[in-house]
Amino acid sequence: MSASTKLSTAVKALCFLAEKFPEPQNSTEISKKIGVNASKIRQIMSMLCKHEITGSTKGTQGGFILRRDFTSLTLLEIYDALEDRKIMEFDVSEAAGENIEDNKKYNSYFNHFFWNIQKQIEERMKDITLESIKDDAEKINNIG
Amino acid sequence: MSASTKLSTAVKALCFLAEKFPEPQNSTEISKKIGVNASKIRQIMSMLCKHEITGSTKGTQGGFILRRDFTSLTLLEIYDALEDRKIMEFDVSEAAGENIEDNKKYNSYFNHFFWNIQKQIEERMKDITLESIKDDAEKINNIG
DNA sequence: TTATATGTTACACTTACTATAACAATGAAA
DNA sequence: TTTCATTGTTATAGTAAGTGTAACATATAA
Repeated sequence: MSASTKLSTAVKALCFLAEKFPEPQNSTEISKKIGVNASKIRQIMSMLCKHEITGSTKGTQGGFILRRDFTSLTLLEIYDALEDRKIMEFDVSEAAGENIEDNKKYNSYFNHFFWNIQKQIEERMKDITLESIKDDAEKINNIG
Repeated sequence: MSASTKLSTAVKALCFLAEKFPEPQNSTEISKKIGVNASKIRQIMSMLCKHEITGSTKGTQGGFILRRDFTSLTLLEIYDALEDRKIMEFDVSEAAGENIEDNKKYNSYFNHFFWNIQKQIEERMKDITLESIKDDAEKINNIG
């Protein structure tokens, strides 16, 4: 599952938990709601739990519950919880060839360029809350 | 070869052609210089030729030559020549599940979000010329 | 006409992704 | 304290994508 799909899946699941709060929802229920395999849901939720975005209880009547405020939880926090790797998978080939020193310079340049973009995206994600996503999702859908 | 690797490979090759201008350089020579397989070089150069960024001549003493001004050719033009797919490979899973209408809304939201980022990156690439890359590559390398 | 290039396609190999299954570990409830 | 639903984690089988290289038809300068 790509970083971006994971992110959108997590958001869908979290919005579902917010709706049902404080009633815990198990992986099977979330799975049915958003159409993603229950095992995958558990993998994603497990990461969110480690970052205390969600909590979990096992056994009968158990499941996942939102532990953070719907209005202040940001997209960046969700993203950070899910990924070690970056949302933009940029790589620059190993420097090689006769011109190895110059090639290293160009690689540095592009790594720098892509790193800047990455930071810029993260900066934007800081200002997006779960609540704003829910609101905007309604609006954007009307546009197309 | 990922979009970002292709882009940096193309830039390295174009800078090499600029250095040697107006003497054509064949794929074997470019390959040796930047350490990328000659066949792959031909694939990349072929796309640049179609967009008239480079020209090619076949036969003895043939090779590739830069057809555009080093100071005005932009990163966006190079990128556009290379890729149909986008530099950011974002996907959002198919809407499914009981909540299919809501899921579609969230997918639209994320597609919109990622599309905006894509546009922003392209906007930045518009202002970057081959010349500025060469200059900045020197500077950035000194920083680290 | 020959030698040398490009341009394109194909192929084998590896790596990554995907979706699901399996099951141990846990803890709430009776 | 036993039961059993649930999480959390690992494994697996199948598919898709990426990688690097080779092969060869096509073109053209000399």
